[in-house]
Amino acid sequence: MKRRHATLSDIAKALNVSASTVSRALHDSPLIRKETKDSVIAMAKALNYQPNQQAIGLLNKKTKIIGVIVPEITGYFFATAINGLQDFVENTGYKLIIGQSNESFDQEAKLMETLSLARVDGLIISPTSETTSNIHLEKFRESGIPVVVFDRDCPNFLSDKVFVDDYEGAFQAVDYLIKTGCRKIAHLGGPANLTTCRCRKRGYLDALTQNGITPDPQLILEVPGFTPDCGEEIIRDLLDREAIPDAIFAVNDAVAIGTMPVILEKGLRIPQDISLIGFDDEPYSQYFMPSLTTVWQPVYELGLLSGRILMNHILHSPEEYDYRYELLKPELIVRQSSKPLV
Amino acid sequence: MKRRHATLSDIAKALNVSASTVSRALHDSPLIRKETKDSVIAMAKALNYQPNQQAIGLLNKKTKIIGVIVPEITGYFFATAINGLQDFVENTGYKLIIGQSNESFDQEAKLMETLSLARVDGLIISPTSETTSNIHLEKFRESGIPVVVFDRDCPNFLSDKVFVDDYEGAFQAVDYLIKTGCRKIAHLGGPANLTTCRCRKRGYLDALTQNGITPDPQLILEVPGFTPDCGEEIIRDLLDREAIPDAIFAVNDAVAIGTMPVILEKGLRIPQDISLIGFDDEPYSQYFMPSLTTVWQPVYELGLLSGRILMNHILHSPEEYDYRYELLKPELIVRQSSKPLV
DNA sequence: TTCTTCCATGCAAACCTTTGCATAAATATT
DNA sequence: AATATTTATGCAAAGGTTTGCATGGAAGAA
Repeated sequence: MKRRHATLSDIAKALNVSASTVSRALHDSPLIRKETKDSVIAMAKALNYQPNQQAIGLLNKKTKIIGVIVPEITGYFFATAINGLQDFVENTGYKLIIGQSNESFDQEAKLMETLSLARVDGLIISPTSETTSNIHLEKFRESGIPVVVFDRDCPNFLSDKVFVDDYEGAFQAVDYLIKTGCRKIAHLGGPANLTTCRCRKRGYLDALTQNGITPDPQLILEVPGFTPDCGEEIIRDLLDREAIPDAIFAVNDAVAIGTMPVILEKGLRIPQDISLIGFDDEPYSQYFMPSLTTVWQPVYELGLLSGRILMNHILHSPEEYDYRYELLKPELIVRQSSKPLV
Repeated sequence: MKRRHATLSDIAKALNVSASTVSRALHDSPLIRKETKDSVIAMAKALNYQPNQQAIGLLNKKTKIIGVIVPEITGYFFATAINGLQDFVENTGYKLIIGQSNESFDQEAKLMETLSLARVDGLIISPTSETTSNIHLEKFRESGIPVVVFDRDCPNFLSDKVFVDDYEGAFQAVDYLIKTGCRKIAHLGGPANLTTCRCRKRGYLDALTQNGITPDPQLILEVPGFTPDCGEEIIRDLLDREAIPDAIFAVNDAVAIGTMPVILEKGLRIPQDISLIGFDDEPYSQYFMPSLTTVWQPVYELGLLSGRILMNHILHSPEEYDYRYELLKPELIVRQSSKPLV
């Protein structure tokens, strides 16, 4: 039961006017007589007319599509950021095409190729942990397509950028641990190629030194990924040593949670023997026993703001554009996996 | 530094041939001489030619875009389904536009309007818990756009459908509880408007009766949503009664996990006093203490298969089409929140 | 040589919308 | 009454691609 979509000239023929008149009438042009407008609008409704976006796009070289590339979509973090983005975009008439790079540079490059072919009007991207080159991004910018980089930075690439202040979050967390009496604080850091992980590590180090504690290289570890498995594996190593830490600051909640069963299994208590702090405030983190102390990030806002900034750039792209740099503030959420302040 | 994208006629002019020749050459038409082809291909590469999808789409009335509507995107379930879908679509040249209805019928209808305007070539949808009418879906089908309904059914709507066998999963879970000695099994069911929830409840009831246990209406509750909060709230009610159950079968993992702190807080042990089973096998479920027994669903495959079926319908749409109905098999994952078999 | 056949290419229409310019009719001005 | 102005509409081009049909030339056949 396929039937053609109604077009402008369908309406035109039905009313014995020209397509241009119909077009103008539907755009409420002052050139058109009131009665003509009314009959056109009525007929458009009757025929269930929907303007053909492809034809319009062809004419003004716009697709009203925004491309989004994230490392993965199934995790809480990026899913929530996309959520914010969606909510922002919803009423703008723009649509989102989402791709996930699976932390692979090749996939990322391929996705950008696809999005370029689809002629997206703008791109919002959080690069993979493998991404060290900006050539693919530069290509985008050269063709005049606005890009917003969010959460993870692409150093040396010039564009709008929206991040969370990871340094600050990490600093607060570790500072809190020290204030509750911890001294041998281990850090389970993430892939060092990611700016987020480097910032968190810097926050960790600075919190230590500013409190007069010399960082112990033995206690600074790196997990290869962001899953509980990674935490589980690395904590076994750590706890097999002679001197065990009295606190752990993990790169994210998932890694922290992976360590919990192992710690408890060894007969150690959380937080009495080992305090534990994560990062992200994932929905389940408060339901663990003990509930997980963590650093909350304004992820939804991260997505929303990225969308707003991109849209602004798309709509009022002036020749001289000042790239924006936004740093959102995280917040320490104290729960039961860390000791209370004295 | 905006510069126009190269077009067919740019290549044509550069080589002193016509645009049609260029088009045919790039499509490797047998009508074109080998040398001509070679020079065209070389020039296309030199000018970084990318065919304009909008122009092509305008001509053959295709957008190569698939619309996806899910109730929410931040949860593990739908995010993973979308993941499977993405992976399938990736190499087909099709793109995905994803919208979330937030369990609101109005938002769902509005999204469908947007997708219809965007002229998507097909739609994959999991309806909201509010959706009781199919008018918006029928409109889609009438304009000849293939639709695949997945996970949650829209009864009386004729289309391809891909589901998980919720009945079977629930039956297995409850049957297992009975076999491990539980008799007073409570069910924390989800919104009864959803087919998935109704199927799980039926599985629960049938498992009871087939094992000679008369269902106790007192033990059959309904949560308003799918979050841990909902579980937390309802379990307080349940445990305040005189006769407490010896097992709980929750509509999903999130609800089950919400009950855990409350149960333990009351001094009850899991599974010795109360066995607990969820549904979904969310990534964190195995990291709780005790780890959660649950019903795993082939979610990734659900998305993948939905994509495959839709694509098949789009590409070889015959006049007489037999709608497909697929039922994927879930699997009980026994962990520590339920007693072992004797 | 002349006619046929085939090969390689070009022309133009179609897809649908928007918009500058032209035109026709109606009204206002002198 | 004749000209100037306004008002409402139509024409045609442009945007980039595909494709049926026409055309030009060259090679083959008679």
